[in-house]
Amino acid sequence: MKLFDEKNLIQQLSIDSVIFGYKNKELKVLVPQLNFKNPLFSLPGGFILQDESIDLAAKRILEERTGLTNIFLEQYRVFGETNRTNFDLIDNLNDLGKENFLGLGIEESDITWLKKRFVSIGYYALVDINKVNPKITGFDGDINWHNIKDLPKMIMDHNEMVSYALETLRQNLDHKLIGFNLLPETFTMKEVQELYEAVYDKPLARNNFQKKMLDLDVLERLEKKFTGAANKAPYLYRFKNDKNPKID
Amino acid sequence: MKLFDEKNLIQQLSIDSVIFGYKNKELKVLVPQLNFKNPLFSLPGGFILQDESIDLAAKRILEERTGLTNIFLEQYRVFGETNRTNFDLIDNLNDLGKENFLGLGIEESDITWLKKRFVSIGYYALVDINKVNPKITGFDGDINWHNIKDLPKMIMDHNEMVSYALETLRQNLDHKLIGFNLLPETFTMKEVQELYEAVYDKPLARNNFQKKMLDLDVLERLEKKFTGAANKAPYLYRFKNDKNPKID
DNA sequence: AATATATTGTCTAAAAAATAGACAATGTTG
DNA sequence: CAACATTGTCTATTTTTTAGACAATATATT
Repeated sequence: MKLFDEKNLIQQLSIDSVIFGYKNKELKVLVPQLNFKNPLFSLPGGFILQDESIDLAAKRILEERTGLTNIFLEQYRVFGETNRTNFDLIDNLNDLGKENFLGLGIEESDITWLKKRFVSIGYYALVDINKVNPKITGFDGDINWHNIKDLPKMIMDHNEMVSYALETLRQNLDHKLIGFNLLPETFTMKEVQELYEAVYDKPLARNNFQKKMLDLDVLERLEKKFTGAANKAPYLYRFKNDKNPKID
Repeated sequence: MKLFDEKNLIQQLSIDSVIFGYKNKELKVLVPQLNFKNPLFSLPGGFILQDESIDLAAKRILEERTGLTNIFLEQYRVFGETNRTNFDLIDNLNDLGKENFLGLGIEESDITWLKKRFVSIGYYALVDINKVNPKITGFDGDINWHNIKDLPKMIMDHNEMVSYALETLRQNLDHKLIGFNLLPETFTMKEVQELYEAVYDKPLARNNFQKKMLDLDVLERLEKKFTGAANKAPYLYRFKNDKNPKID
């Protein structure tokens, strides 16, 4: 069976997603690793079916890796330099020897497909990291969360794709209120602030941050959270569901 | 000769550009008209050569219509619904009768090419309308500036593409200082304000607008402009060249 | 049981920015 | 040379942002 059937897929056009998660006060990105002689890192990506919108394709690709539906997902930029080819991947496949990659279910026609130049539509997703159980699919040997400040060198321009995604996230975090997609259902104000600090990579003033958040009128105050710490217990908050932008 | 040679072009991927101009206090868009039995309006667009980056392709397509190099041009969104096909165009070609469109230099293979679903990368451009001499190319029967508030119904989702482009322009006008690309070399403060009012479609306070603009420290004050009107002559200003973003 | 400590929630003062109102300057007309 | 329309700028007011302060409180310590 052909992996890449040009009859069913749009050629030379791909989707790559920067999946953001948040844990331990650090912004993270989900990065699969392709297991060849030299491990290759690559953003989770895929191709677009002929009868599938690009948004649905991005959603499908995301579901394959995270098991999640209902995630915040938005295109942010197209990457279309002429040097965007899968030469890294091909080199490694060739290293395997033809008989071996044929064994993996890869055909000559797949190599031809991959050899072409690709234009890639960049999407970024925001997920509650606790809800994700990363799945290994396709060529993946492994898949892991990496701190955004310590990403491995990835294939092609994927590191640059992350930079642009982060820039977009920073621009949208404030006025589109999308950050709560990175948090669990309930959270303390401090946790929200730490998330913002992780995204912007700079400290924020606690008193004014709290005021600004409450003034937005998007948070619902719940019961207190008793952590056992020797101090006043913080309130838990929930993002008002009806304020949640663009999730379907 | 084939018009659309799949060997040299990326298939099912196109570029469409919203070319903004400004005149008579109105924001305008350059729209070609395809001359068939029923005139069809369509954004200026084209395809991407195999050895050409998407930015260069957009630039080339723009140069073909406007004769301008050195224009502000930026991608803003990808449109990829499954119903994005050239059925309008095909219908009209078929109406011509096969022998006639063969006469136009269009081959059967071109029809096959056009029939497929297309993903389109939207670019928007800002030009000095006085410098543009719109050129008729390809299928165009005519090409004209249309007031953005009074655009004709265009093919596919091109009207929606303009809406998104305008939204992007509005978001970027203020903090990226790109508006001056729509004005001639020199201009009065009132002209800048009228441009801003045209883009945002709302009046702005004169005194505070002037202060804000001058505080930006991007304008150079030149000599006065004596119009012959019975009032104080306004100064001319020039946008400081070294502040101009992203033009090459 | 009283005190100490760390953190939270909120208030107020100060600074900065945005908005609104006012007026002098000036190029032309009558 | 007065009348007029528009421009450039200033000041007052309001709103927003930032910084500083302090009371409330959950637990640990004594």
